Amino acid sequence: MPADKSQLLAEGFEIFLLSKNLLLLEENKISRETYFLESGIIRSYTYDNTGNEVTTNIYTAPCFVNDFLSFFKQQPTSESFQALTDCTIWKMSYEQVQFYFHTYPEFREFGRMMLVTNYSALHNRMLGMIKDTAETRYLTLMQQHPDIFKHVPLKIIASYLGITDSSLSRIRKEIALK
Amino acid sequence: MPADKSQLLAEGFEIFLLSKNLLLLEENKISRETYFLESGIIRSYTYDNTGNEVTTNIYTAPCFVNDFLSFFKQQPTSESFQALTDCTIWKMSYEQVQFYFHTYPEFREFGRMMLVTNYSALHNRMLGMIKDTAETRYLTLMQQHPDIFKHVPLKIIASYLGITDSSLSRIRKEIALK
DNA sequence: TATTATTCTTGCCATTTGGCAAGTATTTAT
DNA sequence: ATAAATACTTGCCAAATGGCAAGAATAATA
Repeated sequence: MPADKSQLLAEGFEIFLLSKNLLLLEENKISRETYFLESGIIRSYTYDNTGNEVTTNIYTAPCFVNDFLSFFKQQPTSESFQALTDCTIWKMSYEQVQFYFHTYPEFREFGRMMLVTNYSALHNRMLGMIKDTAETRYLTLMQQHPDIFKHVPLKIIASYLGITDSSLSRIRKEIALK
Repeated sequence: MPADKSQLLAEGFEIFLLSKNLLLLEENKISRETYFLESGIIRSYTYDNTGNEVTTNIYTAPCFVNDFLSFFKQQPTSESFQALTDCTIWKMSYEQVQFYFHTYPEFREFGRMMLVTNYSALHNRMLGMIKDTAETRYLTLMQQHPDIFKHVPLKIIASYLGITDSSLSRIRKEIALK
């Protein structure tokens, strides 16, 4: 993206701080803004049938943080987004995003690519769930996001990997023994 | 979408037939077209570390069939798309899609919504993989796409659900006993 | 620093799922 | 219609993961 355009884009964002444990977006509310996480870690989570928390995603800065469905369709989200550390975040309103998309082809192309890239990442994670063992999924996450393990409780990581914290603890032990 | 616009869109597509077992798109090739499946069933698949086929998706008409990453980024796909029954399909070239997106805001909005909707569906499937048992995933699929079970071999359905065909067979037996 | 809360590990056993192979049923092709 | 290929089921046992609870380790707070 050309410098003048990205400059323009940056001007549409507004910065703010979010303290650890606070919610960026709450279940059942509509996502009225798009977010860019400059520093910190955020997770999204919901609940399973028996009322247990399930962490659906972990976002480590720098990256965009969005519930695409809620934001682009302006409908209630089914998840909550919570700061796992103190965070620095940039936000832009839905109307502003629409304006930029409508006015600048580069922006909407950027938006589409972000969606495509996220879709692809989710697809790969899905694939991992089908064809990899829990241990492999753990090792892959460990390799791609070692930073997560420094700041996020095992219980949350485990539920993101689709297993219990006990099992993850045992898996770590197994790996350590090698 | 207004009638005149959807009329216009339809004109950009070209129809063709694909016989059972043939490939619509082959691994490592670039997806040069977008597809709309009018009748039939298609699956996408790849291989795991030990060389076993893994079915990543099952498409039942009517629906769009795309490898978003390969199509929108014009890069090689990591999966093959295969007809599981004789299929009737509409196709439109990448260039044509870009032209429509560029020319008509309604079309690119439609395209974005398709991406968002697919993202959301994939997200829900992911959630199911994390928080549901294989039996629940089976029952959900059975409920949402009973048509699949009439035409797709168990082995393929099982790998789509993330289990082996033996296990799926046992799960069905368990359910039948109730 | 002392206290409390949270996180992590581990033992015990149950449940789920996988791997393999054989046998049965069904579909496809000749 | 017959033969061959494919699909489905099932028995046996192994491996992976879960559930619960207790204790150890670590982090947060007064």
